[in-house]
Amino acid sequence: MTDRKINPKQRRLCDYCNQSKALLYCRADSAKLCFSCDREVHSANQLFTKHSRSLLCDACDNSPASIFCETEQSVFCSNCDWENHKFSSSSLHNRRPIEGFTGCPSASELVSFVGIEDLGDKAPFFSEEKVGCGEDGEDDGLLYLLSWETPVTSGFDDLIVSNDFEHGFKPTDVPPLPKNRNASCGQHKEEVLHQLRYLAKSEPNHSFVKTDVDAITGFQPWITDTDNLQPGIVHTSCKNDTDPISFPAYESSTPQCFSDNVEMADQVFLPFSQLRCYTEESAVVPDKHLGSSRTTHENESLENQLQHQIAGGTMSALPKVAVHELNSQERDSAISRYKEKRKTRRYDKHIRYESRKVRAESRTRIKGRFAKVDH
DNA sequence: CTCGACTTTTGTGGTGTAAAGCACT
DNA sequence: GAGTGCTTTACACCACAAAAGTCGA
Repeated sequence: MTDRKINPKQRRLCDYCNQSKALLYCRADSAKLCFSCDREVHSANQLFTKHSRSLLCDACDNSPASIFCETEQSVFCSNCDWENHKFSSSSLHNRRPIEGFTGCPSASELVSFVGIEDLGDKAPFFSEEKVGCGEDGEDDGLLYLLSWETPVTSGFDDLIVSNDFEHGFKPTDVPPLPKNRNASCGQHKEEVLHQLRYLAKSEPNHSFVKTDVDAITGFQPWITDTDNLQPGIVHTSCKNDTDPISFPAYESSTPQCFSDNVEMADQVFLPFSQLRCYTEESAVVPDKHLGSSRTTHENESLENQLQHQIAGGTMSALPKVAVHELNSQERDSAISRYKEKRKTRRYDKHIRYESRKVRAESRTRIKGRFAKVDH
């Protein structure tokens, strides 16, 4: 409530420098940070590089974003996404989950993270010839950034094996999804570009060829390049950084949260539990909990709703994978609700009314059940 | 706004039972 | 892998007083 009276600009101020506009949110520090401060803070030591950061929610400016709404061109945290899209009219918005990152990424990697562009071709923007060589260089760079139309950023969908048949899995008819799953600056694109430009200038080395620096800084985008991806093996940051986690292909094809979607078993998925372990909660919350946070009835109605929309033509071209995306959004939302609920959870039995306890203890029973008392 | 009458909802614990887990053959 | 027996776990069941909600005066 009081937040509404605060100047939106102030509400988004970096918690560290208190000057720049915050664009990222660090869960471990519970802090809003601009790109520069994020680098400063999280390059301090190896421990800090493990902090997971996400874009800041465009709606509340106070939580890590996990959903990108393409229709609104905004990024939302789970709660705001839920609020904004709970009505049927807005629930048809084209949304998709977005990932966070750890480590100490370079400017180019940040560009890749926010999904502005694949830097392979556009590296000149940050190259020394362009950056810091005068107004034209900067303007051209900005022009480059704003004009790139087909960003290519590895995303979760990239892990759906469709082209590589060596593993023996046949691809399905599922149409390819856009690869820019992380292409989601939200409503602060200008600020993102501004800060990235500044960040790039401050970097001693403007080379954007992937180097061993990644290994040194520990930067790990949540989704690794498909080129390096082998079915059944994924690198995550929640385990030993050097050890890939292997799991049988059949497990990856049918993660629990999708177990009801048999058709999807044709594709090789990496389980969310592995990919989403960047948050403590998502790593420790079994799907059982998530499932129970929404009743079976609600799940069924959601499925039915989707099927009706597909059948009715409102989602005519909806690929099967889109259902999977919505499920992942549900999952994010469920995680968020679970977090809130967990704060107030009591594991010990709590007697709210002592008088009722006394009464129950003295009540006559038959085989443990309360029995009627004839008066 | 307060009060009283009335209705509806909640919470309490011991036991039985089904389901799950486990070891063993 | 299938079958069996044992143990563990989760949950429904019951009655009714107390709490909470509703409504009219």
